[in-house]
Amino acid sequence: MYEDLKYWYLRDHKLFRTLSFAQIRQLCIITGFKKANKGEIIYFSSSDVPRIFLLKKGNIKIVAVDEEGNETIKDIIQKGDLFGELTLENDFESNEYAKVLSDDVVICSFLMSDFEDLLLKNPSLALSYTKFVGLKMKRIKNSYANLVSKDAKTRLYQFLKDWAEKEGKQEGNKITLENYLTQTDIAQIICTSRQTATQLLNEMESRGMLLYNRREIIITDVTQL
Amino acid sequence: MYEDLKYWYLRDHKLFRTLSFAQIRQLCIITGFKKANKGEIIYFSSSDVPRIFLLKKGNIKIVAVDEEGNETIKDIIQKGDLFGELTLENDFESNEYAKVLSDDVVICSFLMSDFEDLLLKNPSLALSYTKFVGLKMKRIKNSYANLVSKDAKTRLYQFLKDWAEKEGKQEGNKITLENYLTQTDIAQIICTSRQTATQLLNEMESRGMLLYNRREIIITDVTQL
DNA sequence: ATCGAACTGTAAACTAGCCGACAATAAGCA
DNA sequence: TGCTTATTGTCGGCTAGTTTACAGTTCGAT
Repeated sequence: MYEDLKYWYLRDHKLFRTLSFAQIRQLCIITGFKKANKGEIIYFSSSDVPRIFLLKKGNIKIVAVDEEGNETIKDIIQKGDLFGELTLENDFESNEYAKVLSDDVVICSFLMSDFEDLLLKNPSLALSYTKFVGLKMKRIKNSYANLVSKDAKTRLYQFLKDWAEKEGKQEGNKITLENYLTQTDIAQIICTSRQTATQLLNEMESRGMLLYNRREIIITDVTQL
Repeated sequence: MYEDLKYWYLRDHKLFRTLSFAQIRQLCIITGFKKANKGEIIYFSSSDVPRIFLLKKGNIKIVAVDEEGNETIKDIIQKGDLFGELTLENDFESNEYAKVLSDDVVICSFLMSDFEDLLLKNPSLALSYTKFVGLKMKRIKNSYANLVSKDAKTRLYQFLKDWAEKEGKQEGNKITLENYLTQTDIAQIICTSRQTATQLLNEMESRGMLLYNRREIIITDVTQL
């Protein structure tokens, strides 16, 4: 089951490897670069021309706002990830924005239409991209299944395990994570209330499974998750 | 299987509309054809060569079984839908099978590798396919958001509305649905217990919003959902 | 027609986790 | 440095929904 996880995280870097230097350059001419700092909010507004974004540096979260003004975290985007309208369909009514989590980020973007042209000219890239989107779907499906059948504690454990696997610095069974999320963020990701998340984290800390603070999370023994 | 039959099967699928007559004829990628009856279970086993399936007639549900033997409904597949490894990645250890819901179904299939070749030769098809998968992803995301923020009643209403929209025969505000699902199925789809689903359905019936029986569901006034 | 299996109906006990409220820290910043 | 704001900690009360348990109903099959 968890074998799947491993290759999800190989995500998009692979995507452009099939391209030649020249091709990438061609794509890059189209791109816009943008720098932003912690806390900043970036709208990839629907009024604009549809774009696809690539996060070069840092971490951001994608937040959706529903009719009642409730905010939900849709995704955490990391260095090297693509985001935006990956389905290549214009989504008019999505109320999403990105919020910068790390100290500074660098984002570049290209026009969806240009990307489509590129895919049409590079069948093998098109295929890789198709698989990439498929992978993304599988990931969503999985967290869905997780949410449906497991309780909050299990979801938190799973989330920490995934996170550790993705970004943790491992020394033996001890794993250190740079913590750019608040407990509220974590709660939203695992779909529970902030209070419950806090409670669970403290419970873990008092059991010696964890060391939590605003800068880092140290998981003393991954195998316990 | 006869060539012209294959041709027709592909031709009337949305996905292949971008292709010309001649192109479709060349493909001939359909390699399997299968009929099945109600209640039958179809394994699209991982031990076999990976395939993509196309449901030509009827309804089936995709069921996943986890380690503890719990069954969850992953998807309801309807006439014209593709299913199987749409991500174009082999998923070895997924414990999924399909169960036939309607009286009889017709399924045809093609090899994933053949389909990949086809995509490589037809970038525009690859693009459509990506959008197609993207659409599927968007639907999943939607039901996900629905599950997270809404209570069981709202989820049931939403489910009925979606179902009505997809398959209902409408007369004014009255909508008739052919009911090939049990209450247990419905409960699983909206992620609640069977009892809760039963209760909610009965409540709706007693309020005159609904007429439920094993063969059909009549929604007396859609606007109330 | 009868039997058994699958489906539907109902109710009581129980519980995970939400919500509101408020206190205690920590972090940013003037 | 002190002030303000964001984040974390904690506690009951509350409720939607689960679980267990059993009874009634429908349907297909022999």
